[in-house]
Amino acid sequence: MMVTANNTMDKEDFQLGSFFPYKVRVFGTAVSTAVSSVYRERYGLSVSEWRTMAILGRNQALSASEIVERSSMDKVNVSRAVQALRKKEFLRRDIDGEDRRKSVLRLTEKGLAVFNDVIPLVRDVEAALTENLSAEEQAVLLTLMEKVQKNAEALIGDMSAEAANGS
Amino acid sequence: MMVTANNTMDKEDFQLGSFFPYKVRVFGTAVSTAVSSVYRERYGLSVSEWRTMAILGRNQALSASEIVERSSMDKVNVSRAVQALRKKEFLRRDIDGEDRRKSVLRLTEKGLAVFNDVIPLVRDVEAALTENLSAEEQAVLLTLMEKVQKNAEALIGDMSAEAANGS
DNA sequence: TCCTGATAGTATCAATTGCAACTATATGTC
DNA sequence: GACATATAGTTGCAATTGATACTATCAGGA
Repeated sequence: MMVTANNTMDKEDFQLGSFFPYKVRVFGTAVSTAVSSVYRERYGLSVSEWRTMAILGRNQALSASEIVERSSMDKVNVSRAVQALRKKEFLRRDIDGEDRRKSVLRLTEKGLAVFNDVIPLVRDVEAALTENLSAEEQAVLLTLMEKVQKNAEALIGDMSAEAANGS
Repeated sequence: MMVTANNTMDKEDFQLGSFFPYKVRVFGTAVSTAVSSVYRERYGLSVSEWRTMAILGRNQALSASEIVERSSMDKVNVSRAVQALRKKEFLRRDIDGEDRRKSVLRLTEKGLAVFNDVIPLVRDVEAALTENLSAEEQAVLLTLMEKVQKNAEALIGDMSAEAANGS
């Protein structure tokens, strides 16, 4: 589906404040700020670092690319998060004996302690974010977000395809 | 409402993929990327620049701080967007005769042409994002996003208040 | 007038992110 | 074994963003 200029109505009164993608961005920023403040203020963790820790969690030993698959971060992001977490001694990196390109990443004792500390805090924020929504409303919200997200991903795919073949 | 660690359930199986704020972020990134690609690829506009242009739109002459009020950007962001748009000659800045601290910003002919060009394209993307949602679903989505956003903003306010008084 | 405090906007520096190029290791084919 | 190709991860550079501090102008008294 090509993006062409079909939509000509209301050209005269475009209002940013009622533009759907704008609202999504403002919404996302607010939610994101509320949560990331928790782990940033307490432990100086960036979003990438938090995500990396969250995926490793307890008992998991994963390679960087496995983290990429599960985190919707790219490999550069993960690589840098791993570096930062190693410097903080929250994470240990070994080399895979079978395939020496691969790393084997796991939280250290110290990292695990932080993780255990942070989890209930972020869960509290998560709960507070949706406290005045019924269970059904929460489910509806997630469903609708997923639908829109799929549409967005399809559009992005189309655009990069068009860019690639030069049309 | 203080953020303390009340939520201790399910400590053992935290899954990033089902963590609400994570989902919101992935959703927001997808939507944002889909829209911003349009104006970035065609005119090299950043989000801040696009927002600034969208608020000025046709016929509007506003000061930088009026743009701040309407765009959920901070003044640094707006200042930089204005600089970039002036360099591209999409925007003209005059000084307010009454109050020489204030700028009077408006789109140039060139900027207006770009604006007229972009508006139908972003509207198409907006429409495509929600094409498989009924009108009611769209309304519900917006309402629920707003509720969550208000919760998030309240949390952020609480946190900075606590940070300020050191508790 | 002079002083104080507020407001408008800019400049500076550090942290974050994205993109592209690069190194190292592994795999498959001849 | 040697070459071509793919995969794992890192590094470097440029663009974006955020927080703080700074300059210029205004407004309200003493």
